[in-house]
Amino acid sequence: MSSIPFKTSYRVENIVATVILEHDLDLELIETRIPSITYKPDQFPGLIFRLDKPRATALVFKSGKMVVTGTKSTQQLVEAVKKIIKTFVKNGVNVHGRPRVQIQNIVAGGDIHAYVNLEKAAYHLEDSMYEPEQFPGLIHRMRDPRVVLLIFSSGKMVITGAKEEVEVERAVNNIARQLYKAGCIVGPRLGEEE
Amino acid sequence: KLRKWQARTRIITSVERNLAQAMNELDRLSDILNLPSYVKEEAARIYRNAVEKGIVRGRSIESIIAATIYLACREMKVPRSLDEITRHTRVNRKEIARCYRLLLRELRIKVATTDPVDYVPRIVHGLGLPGQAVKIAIEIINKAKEQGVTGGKDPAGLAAAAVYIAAEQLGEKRTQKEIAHVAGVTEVTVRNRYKELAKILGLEYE
DNA sequence: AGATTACTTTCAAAAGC
DNA sequence: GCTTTAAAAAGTAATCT
Repeated sequence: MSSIPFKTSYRVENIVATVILEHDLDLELIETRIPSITYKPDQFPGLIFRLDKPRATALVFKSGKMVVTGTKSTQQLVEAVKKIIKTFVKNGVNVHGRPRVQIQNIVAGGDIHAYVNLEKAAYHLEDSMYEPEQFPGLIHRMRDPRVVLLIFSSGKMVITGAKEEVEVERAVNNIARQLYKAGCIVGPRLGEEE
Repeated sequence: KLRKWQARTRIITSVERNLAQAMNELDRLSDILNLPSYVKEEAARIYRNAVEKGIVRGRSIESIIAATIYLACREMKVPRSLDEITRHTRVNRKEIARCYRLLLRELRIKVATTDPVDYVPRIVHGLGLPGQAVKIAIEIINKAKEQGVTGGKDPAGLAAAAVYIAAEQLGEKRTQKEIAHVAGVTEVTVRNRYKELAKILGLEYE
């Protein structure tokens, strides 16, 4: 019934997750045993560890908690965590117990494949802000799901604040329907159509 | 009881002191920016409102006053960019922008986006161009709006390019550098907007 | 005039100032 | 609030050829 006359799509670009180990870590030891690590306690309490294969970056704290960023899927995230711990162990930094991994934020790119009248959208969407003098995108705080979207006139967007991938998909379809109903869709984008 | 009375007096005087300081800053910035009195009064009204709602806590008076002035200018459609206001304060643009968003959210105010048209008169006069240029530039901007090519673009850049074309059509060409300077954007931006406008206007440029 | 690089906006967590 | 990480969108900007 209220099917929208254009397709929508999205792609996860970055996942931020916390990893909790069951014991403390000796950051000084890790720094001396593993090369290419950045650790400046004066600047930031965590040490920065970069992985190549699954491209990811981890912030490691002495409490045994870490923040892993840069992966694009749960599979990559799990792979990265395993590799980080394996690297620690191989270099004489013992790690015991099973790590608790939790996704904290998902950043994704979205697209409704149609141009958007941001001026009009800013008027119809609650909790939105459009200030072209400061930023080209319209910033919208969606309540359900609870995410923030940066919407551009090209119809492309950025969705952030989600903890599950399904929220990203719902957010894109939600905004597409809202923009369509409010008459903010200008037309299909270059060579694309329903 | 005497103690309580003294505490209240201290609070009252601190609020008054803050307000007096804020009004001094408002006077200073208003003069430098040559703001009409009604904009200054609106800014003062917004500031008092913000103080009542407790929005000013922890933030510098200078940042809040600057944000208040920017908001008043937006409401009254007096073209003053955030950079222009920031230039005369000691705080950075990022902080003022943050206070501006805070004012919009907490006072639940909706402000229309800046119309590029509002920047035209100032640019035209700043270049000493004939008044006729204003009308031409505005027509160009309105055509651009109809064509839907203004989304996400800086209003000042659009206005600058429109005035550039208007001057050209009046046989009073100005360099993109001059236009960029009075409009507060870079030559690159004027050039980029110019190309788009020329295209939708069906203009040929060699 | 390009081309590059970089900065604007959004989000969340970590430990500590 | 700040510090550090990563990532996308599109616009603007600074710098170099």
